[in-house]
Amino acid sequence: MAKKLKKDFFSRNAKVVARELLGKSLARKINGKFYKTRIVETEAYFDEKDPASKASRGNGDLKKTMKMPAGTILVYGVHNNWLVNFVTGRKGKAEAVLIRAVEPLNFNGNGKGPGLLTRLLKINKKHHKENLFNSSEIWVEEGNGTKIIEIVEKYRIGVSKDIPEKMRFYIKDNKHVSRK
DNA sequence: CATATGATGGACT
DNA sequence: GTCCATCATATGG
Repeated sequence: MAKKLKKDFFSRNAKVVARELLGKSLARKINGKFYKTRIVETEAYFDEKDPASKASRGNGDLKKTMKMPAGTILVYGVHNNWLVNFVTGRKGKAEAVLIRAVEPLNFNGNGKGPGLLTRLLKINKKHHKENLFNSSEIWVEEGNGTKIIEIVEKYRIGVSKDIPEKMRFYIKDNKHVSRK
């Protein structure tokens, strides 16, 4: 049984967490069955200084959720998809990491994209504001000992206004990354 | 209530 | 690469 990640892992800067989340295991329990995936692609989002972040638009609930304690699960609906984020940083900091792609480990499926992985793991609005430590349905574990060959840093995808910093991270040559 | 917009995905050239 | 269906949110009245 792999070690479950604790709050101190998520209580750091979103960029650091996004990077270190690669290779970790996103676990899901559905009807008593365990589904494990390897996180292969993430993006970091920040507060008002980040024009692509929902927190920069003076939102209500989403901005508030981003300021909740680290490890809070934030589910955001866009187009016809659910996108899952983990709140990071210290309380009041409005930071989050978007999970963009996962690789199924003990089952078959397609987690090659932020909308696809939420369908795959049946993550939806009912998980909004749950957290990774109390939930018996969703959590993150240490990786299965598999070494990461190389981490690639790129600009974020699908955002109209990005910041001049590379905030997208993925595992090089992994077949489950959503896009080159 | 009306309207605009997008952290998408899939189909197509 | 381009186009667009589709719907959760944000914002204005």
